[in-house]
Amino acid sequence: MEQLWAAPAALTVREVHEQLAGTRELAYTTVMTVLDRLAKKKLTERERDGKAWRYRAAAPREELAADLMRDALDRAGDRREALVRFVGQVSDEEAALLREALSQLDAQEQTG
Amino acid sequence: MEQLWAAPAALTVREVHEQLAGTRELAYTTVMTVLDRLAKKKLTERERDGKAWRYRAAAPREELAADLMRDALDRAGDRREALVRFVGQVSDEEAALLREALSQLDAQEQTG
DNA sequence: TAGCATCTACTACGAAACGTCGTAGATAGG
DNA sequence: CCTATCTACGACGTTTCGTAGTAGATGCTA
Repeated sequence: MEQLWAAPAALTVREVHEQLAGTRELAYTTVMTVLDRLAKKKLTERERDGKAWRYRAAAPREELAADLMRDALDRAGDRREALVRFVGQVSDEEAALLREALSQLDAQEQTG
Repeated sequence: MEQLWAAPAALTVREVHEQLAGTRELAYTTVMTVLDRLAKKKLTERERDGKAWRYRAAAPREELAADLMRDALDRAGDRREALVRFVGQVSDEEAALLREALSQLDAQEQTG
C-alpha cells in the first residue's frame, strides 16, 4: 500500500492509479481513499492542481523508518539494554553502516 | 496494558489482577483475556501451577523494542539512509550508548 | 448551453485487532 | 456436597485497513 512512496514527485490520484494498474486491479476511488487517509495521518501532503489534488510523501520512507525506530526505543525502559540487543540483532553490514552513521554525526557536530 | 512487564517473575491472573487493582478497575476476566491473547501472540509464555496458569513475559521489554527497531529498519528501503536519520534523531546520550553497544559487539566477536 | 468526463467528498462494509466483560463448566477444599 | 477459584469461549463496541460505490461539483467540448 505504501509502495506509492517509490514515486519521486507529487502525483495525482489518477497518476497513482495508472501506475498501480499494472500490478494490482484497484478501483480509482480506492486509491483516492487511501491517499486521503494517509493525508489525514500526515503521512502525505497534498496541494491543489486544477480541480485535482496532488499528493506527495510527507517524509521519505527512511525518515518513517527512523521515526519508528525512535518510537520503539522510547518504549524500551532501559535504553542501553535495548540498544545492545538491537546491535546484537543487526547484520554485520548494518553494524558497519551504523558506525558510519555515527562518525558522520561526529563530523557534523564538529562542523555545525 | 503491557505494564505487566514490570513484574519480575511468572504471575497468575489473580496476582496480575490484584497488582493492577490500585491503578485500574479491571474485571478479572479482562486480565485473563489479555494475558491469553498475549500468549497466543507469543509475547507471554505460561506454565501450569495447580489449576491456574502462571504467565511470564516471553522476552524482556528491551528485546521487544529491539525487535521493533529491526522491523522498522527492514521496511526502510535504503538502510544506510534510515540509520543516518535514526542516529540524527537520537539524543547525545543515546548516541553514546549506541557507540558503547557497538564496541561491546566488537569485543564479543573477538572473543566469541 | 447541454452533456459527458473527471475529480472530490462522503458513506459503507467486511475483516482484524483491542479493550472490556460475562457465562458456563471444571476443579479443589472444607 | 457446596462453594470458591480458574479456565475456556463467546461477545460487543471501537478503531484501523482495504476495498469500493454514489452523489455532486467542475470543466471541456460540440
